Amino acid sequence: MLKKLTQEQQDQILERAIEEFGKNGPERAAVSEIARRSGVSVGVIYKYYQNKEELFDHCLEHSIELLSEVMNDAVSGETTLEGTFEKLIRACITFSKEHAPYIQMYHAITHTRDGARRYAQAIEALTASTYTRVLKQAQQDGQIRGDLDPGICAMFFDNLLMMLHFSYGCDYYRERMALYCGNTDDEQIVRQMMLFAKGALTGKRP
Amino acid sequence: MLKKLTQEQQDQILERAIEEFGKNGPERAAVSEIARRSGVSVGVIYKYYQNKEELFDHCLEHSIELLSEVMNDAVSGETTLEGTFEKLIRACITFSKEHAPYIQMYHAITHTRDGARRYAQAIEALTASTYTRVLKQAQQDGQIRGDLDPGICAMFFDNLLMMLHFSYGCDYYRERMALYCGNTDDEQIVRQMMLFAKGALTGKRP
Amino acid sequence: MLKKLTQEQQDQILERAIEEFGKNGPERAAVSEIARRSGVSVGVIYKYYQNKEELFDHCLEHSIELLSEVMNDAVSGETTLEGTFEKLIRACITFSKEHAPYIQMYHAITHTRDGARRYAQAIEALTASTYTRVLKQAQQDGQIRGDLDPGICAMFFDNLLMMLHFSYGCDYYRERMALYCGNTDDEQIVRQMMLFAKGALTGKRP
Amino acid sequence: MLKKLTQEQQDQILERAIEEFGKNGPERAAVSEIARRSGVSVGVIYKYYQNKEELFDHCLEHSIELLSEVMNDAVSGETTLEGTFEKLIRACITFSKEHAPYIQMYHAITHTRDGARRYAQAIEALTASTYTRVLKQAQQDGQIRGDLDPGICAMFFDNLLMMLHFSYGCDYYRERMALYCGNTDDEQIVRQMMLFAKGALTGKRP
DNA sequence: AATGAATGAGAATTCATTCAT
DNA sequence: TATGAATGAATTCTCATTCAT
Repeated sequence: MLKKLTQEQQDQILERAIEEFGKNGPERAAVSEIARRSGVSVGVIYKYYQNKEELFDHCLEHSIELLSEVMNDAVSGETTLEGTFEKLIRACITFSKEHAPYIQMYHAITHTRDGARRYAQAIEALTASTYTRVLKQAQQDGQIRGDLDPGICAMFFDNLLMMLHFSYGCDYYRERMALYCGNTDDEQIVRQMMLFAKGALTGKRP
Repeated sequence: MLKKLTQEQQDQILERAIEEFGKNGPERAAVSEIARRSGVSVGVIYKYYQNKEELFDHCLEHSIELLSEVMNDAVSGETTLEGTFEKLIRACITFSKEHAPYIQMYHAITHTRDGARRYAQAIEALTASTYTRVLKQAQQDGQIRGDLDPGICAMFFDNLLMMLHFSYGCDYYRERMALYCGNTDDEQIVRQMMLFAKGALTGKRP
Repeated sequence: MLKKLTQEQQDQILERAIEEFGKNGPERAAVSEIARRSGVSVGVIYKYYQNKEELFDHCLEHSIELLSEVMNDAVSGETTLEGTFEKLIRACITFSKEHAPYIQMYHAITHTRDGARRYAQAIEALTASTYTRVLKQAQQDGQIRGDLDPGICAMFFDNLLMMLHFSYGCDYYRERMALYCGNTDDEQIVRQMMLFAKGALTGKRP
Repeated sequence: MLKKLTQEQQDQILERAIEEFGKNGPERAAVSEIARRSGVSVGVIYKYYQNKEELFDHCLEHSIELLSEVMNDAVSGETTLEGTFEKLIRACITFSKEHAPYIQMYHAITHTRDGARRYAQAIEALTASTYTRVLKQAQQDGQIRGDLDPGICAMFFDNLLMMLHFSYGCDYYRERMALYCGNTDDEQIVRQMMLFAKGALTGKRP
């Protein structure tokens, strides 16, 4: 029997596919190119995936899963709101810098017809409820002022995180960030975002 | 004598192209479909534009131009920070609901190879400097607390606006918004965003 | 406007396609080969036909239409049974020699999944009822003996004609015929088939 | 010790292959499917056969061999022409109903490039000479009228049998038969064919 | 000797772009 | 100048065949 693709090779395919999809979008991405760069034949990709769309979906799942895992880790274990914020923001930056193609994939969802984004939506739902829950609790604890709607503000906060992801993971947004803050170092971004978010939610200066 | 395409016809092409690009993305969008819907021939589109990319670029320019015009109008004329915020937020929602394809175009920039986004970047630069200037001024006037970096916070604020655009203009983000706030009415969104932004920037409750 | 395909070119496509389909069967037949041999581009074939199957169907229709036309002409206008037989047999031989690919197409129907053969079946139904009617009439007129079932015998007769088509139109059957009668001239075949059929149906020698 | 494929397994392969080829035609038939259904690996099929074509050829050989055996049995041992006819016709119907895929294989010969049909032709040659001999003898015995050419008429008779095979073994021809005689029972077909053939050859009613 | 996963040539189909009218 | 049919390069996907185990 011809040796089955090693786990490493399978990972290669996934990794290269994410790069290709991230770079060119799901349409322009060429399966043959993914195969070439993974060092496998076109055929074997079609053994593992029904078609290009299924490969794309799997890349998406993988990207989002990893991303949400990282973000979840940041939420769990920390009890102060401030600590949670900081960990989320740092996780966001670190992940996006290390896994830019993953973020690009994530960003690509929007242009994708229904099927693919269902999964993404499932994860978003999780994030949404987590953030909302955290804010609701914080509001009850008096850490957040009472005139805010926890759901809506959770979204605003997530919006900020999402754009932070894009700003570190996608070329366009990275250049856009440069317009605003030149080559400010990341630590400064973290600090400012902390101030911004805390001010927004508490209505108080630190 | 055969006459040139009327201005109206040219506008038609642009408008239909934006719809098509917004709906199907730059790859899947079909020039022949744009021609059909504009009531002109494919050939004439290639008289006006070198190729599909150039047409896409032009659509992009147009979208962003209109968008930035609307956003600029919101900024100018108002002197209080609060008033400016409110006008920006309202402009954002109104425009995105009325011109979803424009927003989708804008969102598509990220996946676009260099050429196309230069123009977008030029506009962003304008926005960036405007917002930064406004915040800097507000800080000097004591309307914004001193520990914030006007540039970075202008970006955060613009991030919030950008995501608001997407949330009203792009399917994926619209559904995402629903996860956070169900079918909250727009007025409530405006109010909450005002609270959020003001708290963030002033460190004070209204 | 680039010149539309002339009728001649369209006929070319049909003719070459019938050859290709007849030679290689619907599966192996290559659209690119048909295009090359017709002197047109692949794309234009897909302008005129949705896909290879539709082209095949059209070839089939065309083949069978022409064939049934020729066979119909032979039936009509002649009143004696004998005369009708002779004309049918001669038409059969002439057509198959001149339009071998058409016969090969016809033969290919059997291997074709449903869609394509519906049309063929419609024509067969016509032939079946025509032959049956002729035999029934002949039986009433006493030209055919009473113990025969007109329907079944019409089929036997049509079977003989069909095999005659194949024997002249398809390589395999042509070689098979040679096994039986070497290079007997066609006139002799006609005469013998007349004797055979008349004997079968009348139970009398001429 | 690894053992060679048992005879039973080899027969399985042949049987399943005939089914697959009969069902889908030589092109669409998938070697992997044949392997799966035979309970062997793809590789082993290629140990026994150079390629798909060779497997197809072997199936063809096998089909035709079995068919011709059955038909031969019908000819031998019977002395009256009438008895021979009846046995042939009955054998034809029985075999085709029981071994439809074999008949479909047989029918597929025509679309097959040279190599495959050589063997079929060898068998046909045998049949041709047998039938011709029988008819010649019958003619000398005065059972068949003198104005018939035994070779040509043997072919006509074989044509009738061949079409009978197809009518019972191949979908298209089965439906075609229904157009002519609805759901006439087989016994009636046998009787009519006897009348038809005898009339044809003897020029007399029974 | 048997396995069955990997290979990669080949075929159908699409659609941006051209250019004769 | 506008037209829109023709072009053909490019891409996805299949499956006969190979060959390491």
